[in-house]
Amino acid sequence: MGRMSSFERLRENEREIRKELIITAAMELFEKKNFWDISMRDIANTAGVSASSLYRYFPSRDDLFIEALLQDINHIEVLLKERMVRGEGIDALAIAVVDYCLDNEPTFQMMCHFLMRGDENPSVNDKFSSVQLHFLKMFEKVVKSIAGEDAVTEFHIQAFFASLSGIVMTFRHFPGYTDEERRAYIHKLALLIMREGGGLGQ
Amino acid sequence: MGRMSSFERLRENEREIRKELIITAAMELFEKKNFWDISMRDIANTAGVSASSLYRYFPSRDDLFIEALLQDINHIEVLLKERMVRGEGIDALAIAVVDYCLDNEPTFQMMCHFLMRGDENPSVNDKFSSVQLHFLKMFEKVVKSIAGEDAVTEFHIQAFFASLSGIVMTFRHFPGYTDEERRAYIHKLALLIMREGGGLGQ
DNA sequence: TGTACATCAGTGAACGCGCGTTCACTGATGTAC
DNA sequence: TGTACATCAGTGAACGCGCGTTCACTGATGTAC
Repeated sequence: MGRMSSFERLRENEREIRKELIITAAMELFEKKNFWDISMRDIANTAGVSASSLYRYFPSRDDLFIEALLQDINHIEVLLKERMVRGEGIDALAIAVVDYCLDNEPTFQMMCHFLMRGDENPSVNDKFSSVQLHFLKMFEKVVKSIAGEDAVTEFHIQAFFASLSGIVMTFRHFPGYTDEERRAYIHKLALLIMREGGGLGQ
Repeated sequence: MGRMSSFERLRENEREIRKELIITAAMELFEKKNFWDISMRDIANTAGVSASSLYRYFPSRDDLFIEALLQDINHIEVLLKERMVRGEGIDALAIAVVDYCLDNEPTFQMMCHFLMRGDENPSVNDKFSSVQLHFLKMFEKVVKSIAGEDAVTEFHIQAFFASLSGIVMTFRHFPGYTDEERRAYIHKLALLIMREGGGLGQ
């Protein structure tokens, strides 16, 4: 029994590793394609398996990408914690978030995709919801470690992150600028929101 | 020549009316379906014409929806100007924007769709860009008529609108709340951003 | 040690679908002379 | 008034595509006795 379960554990580990490989393949594709243009066949080819194999590991495309999103959250967590250690302030954090979204367009597209689609498959919705909550918790932890435990509420932090997302979404392709100008402009907008809000308070 | 061109003008008018009819059909569908689930055939059926006829009026699906978006902007302009006349403040404007997005989900999805897709057909991109600029100008006018001509810059207004969009996007399907609770929560977030920003200023 | 059986990763081929779009054609209306 | 021609809205049928997903099957590995 002890031996059996350790065999099972081994097999389970291998399974996890293969899942990981598939997700890695999907994320490699993020460097070449839009989120929406990545097909199951693309991922399979990149991972070096057949498309039907993917379904041994993920019940659907959405499930696969939700796990990829989880990975991305780990990436951003590491990246933000680096910034934190270097002792930069909350402004730098806002810039870091914005830059991450700009530099990882497919990730951002993926996030928006799941945020927009509150319909259809309930199991997918549930999974995404828990990923979203996980992300916000992580983000809260990072902010509090910078601004101090009591400097700020969960509520503020949610508003903070959501606003940054909106700014990125709205100005990511704003016409009439070069990429660098656009990035600088988005940075300015982000800092404005961080510091003064709309500046329109009554 | 005078007569000929007046005939042409007449025909052109009729054409415009028929385009209008098609767009109206598309917007009727917004009450029943997701933006992404509305096909050209759906629109044609609702308008009472064949799918191929749509291509007499719009070069592509995206072109059609961009014109629908323009219509929606007119709707929201009227709606905001009403609020303005009733002498409500900038807070009420923020709430109005949020509510419009929540109550017209397909419109919001459509906006996000075009914001996210900065690729592919350049003619569509150009059209969308000009619609986006048009919208922001309109919004600026409304805000200035409330807050005063010099109270606020274009820059502030853009940050204002983009943040609201982000808040709606992020919390539109936030789990664990009823619809009304979610709406109230989004209102609170919107007002927070309007008044204090992230509250995290250095 | 050998044999029968269970498990499961992996696969190629196909399913089934619905989409946006094009094409060749009809028929109505107006124009030229 | 009549005839030949141009214009254009509208259409049914089809194109061509690629997608997510399923299915029946193979072959390797481990288990039971």
